Amino acid sequence: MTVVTRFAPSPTGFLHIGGARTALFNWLYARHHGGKFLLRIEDTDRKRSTQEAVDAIYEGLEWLGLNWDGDATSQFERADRHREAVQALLDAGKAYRCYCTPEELTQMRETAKAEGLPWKYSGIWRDRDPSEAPEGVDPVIRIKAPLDGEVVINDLVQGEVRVANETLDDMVLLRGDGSPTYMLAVVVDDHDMGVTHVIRGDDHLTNAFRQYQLYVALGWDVPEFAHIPLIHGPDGAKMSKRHGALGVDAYRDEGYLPEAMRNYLLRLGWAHGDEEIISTKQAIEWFDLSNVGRAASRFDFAKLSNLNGHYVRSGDDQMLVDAIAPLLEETRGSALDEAEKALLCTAMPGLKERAKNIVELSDSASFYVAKRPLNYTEKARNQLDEDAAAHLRVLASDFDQMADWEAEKLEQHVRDYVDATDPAVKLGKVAQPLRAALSGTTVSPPIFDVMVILGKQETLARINDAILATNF
RNA sequence: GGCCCCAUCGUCUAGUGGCCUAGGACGCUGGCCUUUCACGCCGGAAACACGGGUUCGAACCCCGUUGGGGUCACCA
Repeated sequence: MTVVTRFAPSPTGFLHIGGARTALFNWLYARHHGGKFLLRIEDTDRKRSTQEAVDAIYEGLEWLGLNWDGDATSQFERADRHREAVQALLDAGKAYRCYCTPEELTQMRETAKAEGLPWKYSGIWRDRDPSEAPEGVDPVIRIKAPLDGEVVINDLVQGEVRVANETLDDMVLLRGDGSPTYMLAVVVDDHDMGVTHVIRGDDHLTNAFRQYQLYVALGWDVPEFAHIPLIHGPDGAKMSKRHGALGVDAYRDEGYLPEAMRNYLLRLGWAHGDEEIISTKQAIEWFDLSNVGRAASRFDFAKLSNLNGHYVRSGDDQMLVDAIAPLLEETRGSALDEAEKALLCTAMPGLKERAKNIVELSDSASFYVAKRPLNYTEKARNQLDEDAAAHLRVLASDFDQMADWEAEKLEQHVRDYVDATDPAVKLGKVAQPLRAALSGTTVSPPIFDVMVILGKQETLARINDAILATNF
């Protein structure tokens, strides 16, 4: 049997982090088994569904690199098919029309609550004759669920879970206006799409029992279920927009790399021994539902950040240049030319070692393509004192005479200069002003590497700018 | 509240009855490296929620307690 999984988000405006992990697990499971990973948009609630929201889901998945097979299915467009399934149930006497109005139901619920009784639809229309139907009420269709016995689900993550049928009531399948409910639509769609494994958030576990009853009523095979635990915020409470439940686009904007997100999300709730750094290829090979934990986990930005740093450090130079280019152009206000991009690519090995995300990488790279004269940070300006000016003047003229513009030679020269200067000065006493002059900051890649990447002409020009700026 | 699920360092986790005086990672922390900042390296503090069983033996099995979470719509 070919494995078919699906990700079925409702278009709420963005692909949030929990959904992203659910999608990842479904994707990994399908890829691991050489099966299919399908996408279905649960857009039956027309009020909350917009094309922008659907596009946000597409973009989120694409950014994460979770490619789905075939075209995405729109649940809304399948309403006729959903009604057809209900008609079959009606014909078979497994569903019935209920003429209770929403107001009556609300009333019943409140009464039950007031008396401290558990609420459950009584099923009063279950066996009532249609001739007793009141005038002017559009009935809903409810399933005629079993009254006794129990539903047992062998969940691939949660294990055996069972619930007594008597605690479940006759759920609504078709609303008064004839539109299908979520419970109905999911079952019909999963069946029609040939879904073999329903992998979704823990919050759907109780839905699984009712859906099980529907599968049975429809005479269909019940798919395997795997309810994965939810992701909580750093404080242990349910994820909210305040802490983490952002759209994946927000993570992208904050400089996280898709491979880092995949790796982090994978390790949240799943493990393969002590492995921490797991490539996507390796993940596909190793992924298994039996290794998914059963407890909810908290979202930890520090760990994500650390992982992201790893992927930035080991990232391809050109890929990283492409990633920071838009940010650099944005802050500088002008486009980067090919020479500048090439320069950044050469500088990348020294840059990526020091950044833990794309935004930082962009910031730290900006001095390479900044226009002279540089703007100095306060700390950099403090480096450019009278002593510094003196050193820079000497070094500028020395550098001007140097034939070989190589890092080792430059470093050796500066070290010799430091040693020869009396009273003894530390290398840092000269290197920091140099760094300030060349980068405008006090933090940069090794300064002699910077000189080489910048080139002799630009280096000398920036040093002279700095000497002028010192006013000494 | 009813029903359901869960419970190992601060966090993510390894652990499936003896290999556990509980391992790894992030974070925290002491040190080394060093032209800055990182990276890297060496070291440290830090957990089996509690109480009963079962067993020669329990982090692992059972029961209870406590604590957390989910769900109870003509939303999805």
